Amino acid sequence: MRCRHSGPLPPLSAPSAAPSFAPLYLQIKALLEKSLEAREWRPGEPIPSEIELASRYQVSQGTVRKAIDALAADNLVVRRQGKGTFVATHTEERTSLPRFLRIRRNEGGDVAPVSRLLDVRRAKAAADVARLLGLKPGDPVLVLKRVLDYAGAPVVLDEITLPAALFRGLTKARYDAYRGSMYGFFESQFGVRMLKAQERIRAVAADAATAEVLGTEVGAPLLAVDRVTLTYGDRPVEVRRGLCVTHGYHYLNDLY
Amino acid sequence: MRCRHSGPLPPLSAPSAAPSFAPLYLQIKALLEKSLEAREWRPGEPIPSEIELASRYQVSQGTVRKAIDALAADNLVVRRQGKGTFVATHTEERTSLPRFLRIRRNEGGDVAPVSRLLDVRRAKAAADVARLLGLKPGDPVLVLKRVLDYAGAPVVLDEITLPAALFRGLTKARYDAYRGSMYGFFESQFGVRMLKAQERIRAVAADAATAEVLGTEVGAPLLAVDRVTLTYGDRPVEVRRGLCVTHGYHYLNDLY
DNA sequence: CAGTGGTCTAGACCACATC
DNA sequence: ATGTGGTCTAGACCACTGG
Repeated sequence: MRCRHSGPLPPLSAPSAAPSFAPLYLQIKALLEKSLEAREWRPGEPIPSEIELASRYQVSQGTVRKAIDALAADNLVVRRQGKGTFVATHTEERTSLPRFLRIRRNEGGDVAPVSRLLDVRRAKAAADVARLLGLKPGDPVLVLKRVLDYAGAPVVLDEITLPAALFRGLTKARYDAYRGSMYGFFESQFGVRMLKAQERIRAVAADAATAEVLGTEVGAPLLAVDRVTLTYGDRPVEVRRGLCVTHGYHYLNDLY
Repeated sequence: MRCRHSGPLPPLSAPSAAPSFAPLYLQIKALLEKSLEAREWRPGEPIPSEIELASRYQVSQGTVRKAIDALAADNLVVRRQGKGTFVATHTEERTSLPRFLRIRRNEGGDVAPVSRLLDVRRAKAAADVARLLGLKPGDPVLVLKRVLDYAGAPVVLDEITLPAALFRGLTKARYDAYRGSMYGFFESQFGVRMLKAQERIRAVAADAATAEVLGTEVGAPLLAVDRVTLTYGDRPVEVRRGLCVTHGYHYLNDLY
């Protein structure tokens, strides 16, 4: 169908987003990623069928398949046999647990926690947050405070910092009106998709304000979870610190 | 080459370890897993080439490839282009960081910590440990205490519980004579391969004994990391509790 | 029924490693 | 030169979904 691998071929006809000498399926993957980022298909919607994509990019279905497999492995896309391949979304997480939530009850019976937004305020980015978010110190940010209640009891206190430029019009009222996970809110209301994150976990002693909110004693040991969340192109779009009571709860992690 | 998918075919000629109606490549994968478990090829050694396996199992090379891809995704095997596919091993971890070690320095420059074994003693499994290890309460276990020194300073205090039956002849002297990671030691000396693990993380206050070893104050917040480690067939073979100073260090986790 | 993703095959060729 | 894994194709058929 195409003359291939006779030299590191000019990747397809159009200039590609991928390194020019990458395998074809990775070039296709990069093109699809660009389309996802450009919201050519929206979260929850199906992308075109493998056959259609194969003809669009003038490659075999098997190559498209490998590209989509790679996207699925990255959780950018979800395959559903007989139905199609769908853009991954955070907006369907009301039924199950949010994908990035690692806090569990010690005794089984996992129920999704309830999120209570305490406060939204504007601020200027401090040096450390600015660096993490790729902003300049003093750039405007939004700072959200929220509590996660498990079975009615407060377990996590989050302080979430967002670049104000990406979340224009975010107010407490608007969040309270939304039904679903916070990342579903970000995705559907502001078009910001959280794709992956890195967390650094430490143990700290509760200060007075935190102890008050979480109903613990001052000085009680808490988990401090510092998260940086990335969107397309590994651009950081959220910095968050969670303080977590681990009396009856824990942070779950799988190694393999 | 073979009549395939005309009914849920009798899986290959020999009875398979896999559910009989699984896709062929998963049946092949299960067979390969059985061979790995049976130590037909040893850690670090190459498994037979795709072509040879294809002829051995009477399937196409592409099917063997999918099976091996799945094994590689599970970290049971490592592919090396031009050389072959090798049984994954913990014994080459002296150069880099042990695969299951998530504790990092806050400031870059990751150096592998030094492991100091404090103590090995025999004991009878308590009820909770017995349950986690699939033993009966009172069954013999080994309990190891060890410290991880980062740059000369103690950071992690581990208490490691092992089924005595699987680690006959484990002594402090023998460990001290071994060069390499602890899992490399288990793998090469006792033939026990740690394949995956699940960790539950909590924040606790340092007790006197721990504070002494880690050089912190009594009551200082520590990370408590409870790990259950599994070998083939998801059989648990290690239970471990790590207590970790997070002053200058943290537990790193990637979400995606 | 038609359309989708999932499996399997067979064969060609490429890239890398080793001798 | 040979052998390994890696990529790509083309086509057949299966399994699931929905009209």
